[in-house]
Amino acid sequence: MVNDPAPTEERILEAAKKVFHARGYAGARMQEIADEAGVNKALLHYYYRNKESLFHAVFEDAFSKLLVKMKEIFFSDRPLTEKVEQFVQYYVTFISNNSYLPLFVLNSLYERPEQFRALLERNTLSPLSILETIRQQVKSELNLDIDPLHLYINILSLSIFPVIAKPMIQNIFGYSDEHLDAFYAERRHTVPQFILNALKGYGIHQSK
Amino acid sequence: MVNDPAPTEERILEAAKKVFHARGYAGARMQEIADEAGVNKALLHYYYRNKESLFHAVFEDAFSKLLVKMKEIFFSDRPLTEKVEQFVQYYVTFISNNSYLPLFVLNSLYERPEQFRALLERNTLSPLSILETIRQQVKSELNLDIDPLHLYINILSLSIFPVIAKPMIQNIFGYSDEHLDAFYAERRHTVPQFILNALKGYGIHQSK
DNA sequence: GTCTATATCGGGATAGAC
DNA sequence: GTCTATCCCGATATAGAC
Repeated sequence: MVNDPAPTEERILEAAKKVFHARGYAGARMQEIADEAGVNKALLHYYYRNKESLFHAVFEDAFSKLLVKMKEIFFSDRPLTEKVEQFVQYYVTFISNNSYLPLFVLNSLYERPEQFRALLERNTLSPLSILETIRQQVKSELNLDIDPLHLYINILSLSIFPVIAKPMIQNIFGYSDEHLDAFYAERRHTVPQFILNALKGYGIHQSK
Repeated sequence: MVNDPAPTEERILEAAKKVFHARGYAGARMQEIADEAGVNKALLHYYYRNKESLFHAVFEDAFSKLLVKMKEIFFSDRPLTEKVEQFVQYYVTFISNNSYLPLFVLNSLYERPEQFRALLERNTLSPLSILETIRQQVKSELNLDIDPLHLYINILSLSIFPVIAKPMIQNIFGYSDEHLDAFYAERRHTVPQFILNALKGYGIHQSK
């Protein structure tokens, strides 16, 4: 049934996501996670051995959420220009609805890279081959003098950074949440336009 | 003299920067800061009342470092295209040499926005007027159909994100530190080229 | 101004009853 | 599986000698 109350283990994981995403590893409190899940602290240790392994589950979930759609889009058989449009539209929306995810992942990788070697190695092949896919399409479809790695990182930057910089933009420009959401909605088309315009520029003018 | 041993208060602040930048507020330990500064824990409280106010000093320093050069460049009387080039070149270099700064500032704003209201208000005017400067130059020099806020955020995204994503890029592509540094060095010219190419594209093709 | 010693508290983890 | 009670360490902060 749709409305089964979530089983305890799952409720704990959901609560842990919320708290870890908002506070990071060191800032998160097992007590707060327990309260959020509506259970006792001891239960967290029953299901997840300790804070570290609970965190690990949360990170794995976040990281794969960020990767899975990226792969799906870039491994489709659309032309590169369509992929760019699709990717930006999907990612800006998804991330602004889950605005803690990317910063959480970045911080985790800074603070505990060793922790995730195994996980990353399991996933390593795909981003590399995303890059290879882009390389081929740049050559075959566009025939432009642009480094595919720079292009790839540019696409990610333009999609992700404005969302993780949300509190900064909000504070500096005094934007309300609604303002910001409208801004992100605009970006779903201004960013692909910006990128495709740039690509056009490479066609006309070779790199110096 | 150049080689005066730094006075205690300053040594503490420097140590605090190092530790807070690397570990964030919750992850930082007063003991580690004391060790790093070569003094006793109690001295931290003598100079800075508590952890919170020490952190505040560190944040203020980081935040202003990120703003001051931005203002300097955007308030000069160069043409916009030159400003873009100057800004990217300066910022990519500066940030990759101080790679903890931007993430530290972003995290601080997420975790404790109320903490910095006053500080932000003191600085608020400038980024707004940076935006106004860009708006005028887009109109008078380029006469393009591009929203200056989007352009501004794009410039920041392309300059800052690749640096804060360093551990992710490094893990995913297996890049060494030297590899990455070379990549950032390339970006000092590929990014301005990308942006200027995009601007050229707006001239040719009106927004749909 | 700088140190040692200590108070105090909070948080992760475990024992054990139900 | 879930709870209460408790252990125990580590961390901020302060007292007070030098």
